[in-house]
Formats: sequence, C-alpha cells, structure tokens
Amino acid sequence: MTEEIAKIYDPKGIQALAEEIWQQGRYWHACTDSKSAKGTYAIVIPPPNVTAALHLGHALNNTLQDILIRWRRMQGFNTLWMPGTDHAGIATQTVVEKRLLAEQGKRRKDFEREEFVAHVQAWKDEYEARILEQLKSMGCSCDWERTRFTMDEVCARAVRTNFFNLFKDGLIYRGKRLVNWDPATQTVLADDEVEHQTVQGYFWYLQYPLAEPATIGGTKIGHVTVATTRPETMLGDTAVAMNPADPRAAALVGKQVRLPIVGRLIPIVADEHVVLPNPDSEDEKARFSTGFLKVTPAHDPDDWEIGRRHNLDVINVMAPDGTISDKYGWTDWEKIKNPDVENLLGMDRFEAREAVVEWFRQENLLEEVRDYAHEIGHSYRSHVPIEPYLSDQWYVAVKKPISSFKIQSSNLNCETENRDGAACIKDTDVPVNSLAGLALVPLLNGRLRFIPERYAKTYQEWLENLRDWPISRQLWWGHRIPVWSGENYPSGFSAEKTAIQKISDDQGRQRFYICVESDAESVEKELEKQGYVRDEDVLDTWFSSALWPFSTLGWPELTVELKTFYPTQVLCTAREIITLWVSRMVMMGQYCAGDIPFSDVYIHAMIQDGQGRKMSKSLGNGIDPLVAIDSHGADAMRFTLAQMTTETQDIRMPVSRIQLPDGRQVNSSPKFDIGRNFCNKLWNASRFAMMNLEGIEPDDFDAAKLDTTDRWILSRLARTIQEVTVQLEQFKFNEPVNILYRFFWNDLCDWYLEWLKPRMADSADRAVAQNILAFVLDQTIRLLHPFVPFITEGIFQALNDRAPRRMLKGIAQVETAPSVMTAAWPQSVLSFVDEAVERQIDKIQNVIRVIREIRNKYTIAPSVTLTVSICGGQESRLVLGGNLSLIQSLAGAGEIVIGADLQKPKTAAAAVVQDMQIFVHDMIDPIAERQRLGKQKEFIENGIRSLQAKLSNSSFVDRAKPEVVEQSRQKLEDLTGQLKSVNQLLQELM
RNA sequence: GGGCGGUUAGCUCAGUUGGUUAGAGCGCCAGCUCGACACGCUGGAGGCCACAGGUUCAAGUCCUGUACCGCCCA
Repeated sequence: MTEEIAKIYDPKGIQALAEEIWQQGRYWHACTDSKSAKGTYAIVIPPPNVTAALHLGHALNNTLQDILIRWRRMQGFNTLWMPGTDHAGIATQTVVEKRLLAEQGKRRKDFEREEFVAHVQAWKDEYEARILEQLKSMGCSCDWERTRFTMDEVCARAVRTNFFNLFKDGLIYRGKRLVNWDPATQTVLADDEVEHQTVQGYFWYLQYPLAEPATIGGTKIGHVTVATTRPETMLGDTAVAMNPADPRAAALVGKQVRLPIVGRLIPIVADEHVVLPNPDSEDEKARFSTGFLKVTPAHDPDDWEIGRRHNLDVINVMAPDGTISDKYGWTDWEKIKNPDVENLLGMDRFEAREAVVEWFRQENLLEEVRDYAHEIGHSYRSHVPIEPYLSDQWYVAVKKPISSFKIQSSNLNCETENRDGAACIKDTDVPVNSLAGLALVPLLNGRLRFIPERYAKTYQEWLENLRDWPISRQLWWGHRIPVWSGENYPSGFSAEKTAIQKISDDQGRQRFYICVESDAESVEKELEKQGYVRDEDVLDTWFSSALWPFSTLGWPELTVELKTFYPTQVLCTAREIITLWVSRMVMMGQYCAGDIPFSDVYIHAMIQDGQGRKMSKSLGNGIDPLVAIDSHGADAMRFTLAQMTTETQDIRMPVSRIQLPDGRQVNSSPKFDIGRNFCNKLWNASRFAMMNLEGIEPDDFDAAKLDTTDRWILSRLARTIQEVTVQLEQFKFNEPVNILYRFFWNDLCDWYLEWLKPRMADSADRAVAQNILAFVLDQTIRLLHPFVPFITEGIFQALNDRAPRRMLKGIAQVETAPSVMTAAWPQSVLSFVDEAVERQIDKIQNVIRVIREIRNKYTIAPSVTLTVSICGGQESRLVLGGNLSLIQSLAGAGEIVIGADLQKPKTAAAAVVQDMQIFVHDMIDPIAERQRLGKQKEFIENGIRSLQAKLSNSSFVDRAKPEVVEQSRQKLEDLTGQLKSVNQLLQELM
C-alpha cells in the first residue's frame, strides 16, 4: 500500500475523497434534537451577493468561519453554520441591466417588470449555484440542507412581517426629503451607500443684480456676488442668504434680487449658516466666501434647512435622470417665456453647468473662477456624483421610542438621562427603546463585543449620529413594498391584517396608505379591485439582510431551529459593513426576535495586493479562490490565509501571473506556497508514518519503556494542544497556525521522526515507538483539521485503516471516529508536560547543532562519521551519557567520549556550548578555528560588557524586579565560564 | 474636517502585561539525492525596529509630536 502513496501531495484526489465522506455522513448537519452537554454554537454566514462569484476576501471570511465551526464541532458543541446568499438589489440589477444592454440592446424599461425580474432570477440561479460550489470547494462545513436566500419564501415572509410590524408601530413613515439620488441607476441611496471622493472643481463667482440698487457706506451697489460650485442649480434658487453679522446685512436683508436667466425675484435673507468672508482664515470656506450664499432648497441639503427656516419656495429643476427639466416642480419660468431657459431644458446637469457659466460670461456677470478641491458624494454603485434630490420615500424612524418596548432600567446596565421625556443613553439623543438604542445598549453594557475591540467605536459613533433610514429603492429586483395606496379611506378589511396611515401631499390632498400583512393575498386582491395601487418600489437590500440571523431560522414562526440556535454566537465579517449590516442586524434582532443576534463580532482584515491596493476587477489584481485551489490546493489556500490573519486591518497578498498545468494564464500568489509546502510535508510525514505502522499493537505498548524522545514529544504535544486551544478561544488565527507549524515541522519532523528511524528497526523499541507515532500523528491531525480539513481527513482515514486503535495503554485513551470532522478535539494531558525532559533535549539539540556546524564549516561529507569528545558539568555529562545514540544518529558521530576534564586533542575543532566543550576530532585548520572561536569570543564579551554595566548600575539592582537581577547575574556567570573556555581554546591554537 | 490602522531583515509579516544579545516564512549564500519529503535536509549571511523628543534602572513595546501609506465616517 505504501508504494501507492505519491511522493508529492496531490490535493485533487483527497479533496474529492473528503467531500464524498462529508457528504455521505452529513457531518455538517446540525441537529435540533441533540442534547450536547457543551451547548450550541451557531454562526450565520454573511450571505455573499449573487452579483458575482466569490473573491479572495470571501475565501478569507469563510475560511475563518469554518475554522471556528470545525473546532467547536470537534469540541462537542451542537454546531450550526447557516449558509445562504443575498439578492443584493441594486448591484445585481445593475449587472443584469448591463448584460441585457450588451446582449440584446435593451434597457430595463423595455421589459415588463415580471419579464425583467425573470432575467435577474436566472442570473441569481446561476451565481447562487456557483457560489455554493465555491464554498464547498473551500471546504466550508455549512449545513447545506438549510441553505437560504434573502428572497426565498421563508426570508420573504420575515421581511414582510417585519415591515408590517414596524408600520403598525409607527416606525415606518413616508416623507418628502432631499435624498441621495443616483441619476445613473435612478434610485435613492442611503447615506452609507455614498462614497466621498475629492474632486478638483471650481468656485464660480456669479453676480446677481439687485432689484433696486442699495447704498452701503455711501457707495451705491447694483448687485451681490454669490460663489458656487454648482452653477446649474441657480435655476432653482429661491433666495440669497447672508450672515446677520455681516456689516452689509442691515442694508441688504429684505431687499430682492432678480435671478439671472430665470428672472425670478428672490429675497435676501439673514441666516447664520452663511460663512463670513475672510481671505486670511484657516477655514477654506471663509477664504472662498463672498458673504452671499445662493439658496437652492431643492438641490442642497444645507439650503434645504435654510429654506425651512425662512419658509422659502422649493423649486426642483431636474428630472430623475439628472437633466434640467420643468416637469418636476419648476413652474414659474413659462410666465416669462424665456428662450435662455428653454435652451437649458433637457441638458444633462454637467452640460447645463457649462451653459449657465457661459451665459454669465456672455452677460458679463461672471466675476471670477477659482480652483477648488472638494469632497463630492458618489454612488457606490454607479460611481456618478450624487444629486441631492427631492422625493417621496419610506423611512424607518431609528430614534423614535418604541412604545411596545418598555425597557426596565434595572436590566439596562448602561447610564441614561432624560431628554424630551424619553430615557436616552447618556450623552446622546438616542432613546434606549428606539431602534438605535436597542443596538447601542448591548454594546455599552458589554453583552455585544467586537474583536478586535477598536471596531466597537465605529459601531458606537455611527449609531449615536444615526439619521432615519430611507428604505425604499426605485428598483425592480428586491422585496416589493407591501403598501397599497388610494384616495379613500379603505373599508371592509380585517384590521388585523392591515395597518393604515393617512398622509397629506403638497396640495393638501389626503392619501391613504395600507400595509398588508403576509399571507393575506385575499386582502391584496380586494384592495386592488377597489382601485388601490401597490407601491412600485422595493426595499433596501439591508432591510432583508438585517433579519438574516433569524429569518434563516424560520422567524416569525417559533421554529425549533429558532429556539435551538438563536441567538447565535459569532458573526465574522469585514469592517466595511459594520455600519451597513452589523448594526442593523442587532437592531432588528432585538426588535423582532427579542435578543441580540450574536454576542461576538469578529472583524477580519481586508486583503490587498502586494502594493496595498484593493483587489478589484478593474485593476485586474484579484485572485479567484478556485484558481488558488487549482494551483495550490484548498488546504494550502486556507493555511496561508489563516496564517496571515493577525489583528491588523489590512493584509497584503503579492499577486503574480502564473500558468496552470492546463495552460490557463491566471493570477495567483506565491504566498500560497507556504500552505502548499506545509501540506506536502504533512503528507510525507504521514506517508513515513504509514510505512512504519505495520503490525502496530496497542497492547504491546508499555509506558515504562518510553525513552527521552518519547517523553519529550508528548510534552511538546501537550503544550501545543493547550496553546492552540487558548489562542482559538481568543479569536487568534495566525498564532495557532504558527504553533502547529513549529510543533509539526520543527519538533516532530526535524527531530522526533529522525530519532525514530533507527528505533523502528529495533524490535525492542518498535512497539513503543509505533504507538507513540500513531498517537502523536492522530492528535496532530485533529489539531490541524480546522485549518486544513481535506488533507487531514485523508490522513485520518489512512490512520483508521492502518492503526484503528490509537491509544497509549495506561496513559492516554483516544476515541476514534469515522471522520476527523467529528473526532474529539484533543485534550491537553498536563501530566505529559515535562520540563526536565525538554531541558535535556534542548541540551542534546545544542550539541548536535554545534557538531553539524563544525562539519559544515569544514565541508565534511554527511557520510563521514565523526569522532567526538565532550567535557562539561555533572548534569551535562549525565544527560549526554544517557542519550549518546541520539547525538550519534543526528550528528553523524561514531565514537563519543564524555568526561569531566578531557583535554582537547591537538587536531580537534572545538566549540563551547553552555557549560560544555565539544571536540570534533581530526579537523586541522587553525585559521578557521581562530576565526570561529574569535567570533564567539566577541559575542560573549559583548554580552558580558552589557551585563556588567547593568549590574554595576545601582538603580538597576535596587529597582528592577529581583528575578530580573538574578537572571542577569546567572547569565553573567554562564558567559564568564564560556569566555574562560573559549580563551583557553584560543590559547591552545597559538 | 473627525476617527481608526500601518511604518521591524531584500519581500510578506510575528513580537503578549516594558526585562536575556529582536523572531518566522520566502528570497539569498554554501553544502547535501542519506529509503518520508528538493514543495526537501544541514549550516550561514542579513535589522539605527519610519523620524524627533519624553517617561523609566530598562523602550520595537508606554507617552507627545512629525513624515509618509491606507481605510472608515461627515
């Protein structure tokens, strides 16, 4: 059988075998009837968007979750990892629109709504399948039988129910507001969907003529000058504002300005928002200000506020696509019959900007143009500048106290203060029983924890400054808003199934909005029959993602899944969606399911390329996880990703172009070599073990016959188990990987297996050695399994085959299992920890290293057997004398003489280690010897000098901790002894 | 503008509550096919811990400031 095992690990076969075993055994399936003494452990996957296939960031995200899940499952928790995907409204609709335009030359509105949605559905089906396949290829042990989608029936019902409840509780309202409008995709965006970018633009200085000239300080003036970055919005100006503290205010406030182009007469108003001009100010705005601000309430949020304060008209001069239009609230120009206005109609906003500026130039009203760099909001989806736009939207009131939530201050555990009759979180305007409060309180009282801790601040600050959440989106792909409206008060409907709001429009006309509960189709039909129309819009994607931790478990039904697994334990995600998603899940978890959805939020790093740039399609610097799996294997990818996961916020992954065996040119990373090399080593060490486990018999094991190396490797193993477990409990990933790497490679392979080789040929030692080998390998494989699941499954199966009983009779019992996935997590046996044995092996290793060093220096072939003599203190002599064969086998030594006071043979090379002098016979090169020893002498002398300086410093001796002082003294003593030996050896060379 | 990170070997990164002469992997140099593994083995070279102050007996580690890089929020 051993002949069949390949020298080089080939991941493909093992991956297929392991997947088959897991699929057959359904070991990833979580039971609702399990009575695990440890309890449950659940994670919901951050559902990947069906917009596109998974990238390396997903690979990292899901690898970490799988590590946690597999580890906890092995620890005996009843474990659920809930998988699924997100419909990602705007993103998916946009890619499908692009594709339809490219392939069929058709735009969205060329289709019927159902027809278009069917196209998106087809895209979703394709990508959902691909994503789930990718997750399986990565080894994710999700409960595949419970896979959900944010728009499937179960989740849709949750969305519908939650909307209804919020509506009924008065937390959803319809409002006319300035929204972040994306003219390209023609939808509203939430504040956090807006990306701010610095743009090099201009301040244009426009002169607005006064209706009647004014006199200031004896000077007659005929105009005021406003500075603006957006000249095209002047068409909608309804005032000019100035600061009341401005000395010119007395003469000008109350006067009127005739708005150029349009001819509209608009007032000059006083408002403190206006920045006073000051050319020397540090404030950039003051340097650019003229003291006069054009006010366009329909196209600027600040102006909107000024408009409200002064009761100004709101004149919207744009169509939803960002072109200048008189169809959306601009009615006063016709009266004037102005050809200049007519020209502008239909122009794109940027085109119009040019035209307006040109008009002012022609009319000699353009006073100046100055360069100005400023931040402009852009759509995170279409990347075009956001247009503040006046429109009707549905909002969720996030700071409104929820009357049904009467929070007892006794179990709040967080400081509060009274504001406007509401109990608010101290130093904020957030009522404890508002949605924002429900999300914030658990953080403040410690029930919700971020790892690393610093991210709590992001979450807290966002919630403290939260504004109402606009939830309607002018899209077709998503959960359609379950509200019907009409002009008459509806009658004849079950009050239980509906909730009604009456809203008056601009003209004072009333309209009734009826929200219908889920599973009430007859009500919907009846409403439509009576002429009520359903809202065209869909809900913000995050509205459904917010419910994910419990909608996936069947909420609003009190399912056994919900009872068993909610709340979950951990959420594992990236920092970019702490505000967008995490906060909203906590809000809704509290509001809907009555508890926070998870207690630990683990935030992992973002993967960047070798130059610190985000991986992106446009830069072409991304790595496809499936390519990494093809080039290096899934385990290698996972190993590398886990090893790179520290608490830093970014990790760099150098990207290079490689050719796969099948000829494809692809992006991969040399970083994955680390994981591949490790897996190959693991494979070969196991291959070595399999070759040597023939005839293993647990009953032949005799604990009394353990040799030094056995006791040493068991001690190292016990420590490793303990350290790995502790690190995982603290959400450390690189640490356990490194601990395991060092144990497996540097202890087990480099030393223990090498020492084992001769013992395997020795019938007296073989039985003990075999049992230790099988046991240590078994435990190592288990520890490694969460990180590299496939290869460990393969090896575990081979072990089950070769050594079905892996125990150390009398000292360690091992429960075996059909799959390593369900094998028990190793328990650290503290009695195995043996510091004395570790010190002995350390001494032996040092002696071997120094002999090897001499062999290397003198370029003696490995085949040549060396003669060695060693002198040293009593303990050293005892340790070495008792383990001569260990030195002989790994240093390539033959005869070794040990003595208390040996003379260095004339022709020997010598070295000083600890309290020992080691002589390697028959090396004659005094120059090389002097060089080597001279270097060591320098090193020792440096050490002695710094230690002496320290110890002669009375402040150190007096103030440092006694053990530190003692340590230094000891060290000085050791070095002094070594220096004496080195000097003596150097003398003999003279 | 506010907040949060980062800056340690040629590269990618560790470095716990300050305490031996700062570590790993890759790369580099020299040697090695010895029956697990060349995706390997053995040995080696390589560091003003970004910069400037400060606290301390002692600073890569704590404090202040500066520079550069990145992210989030307004």
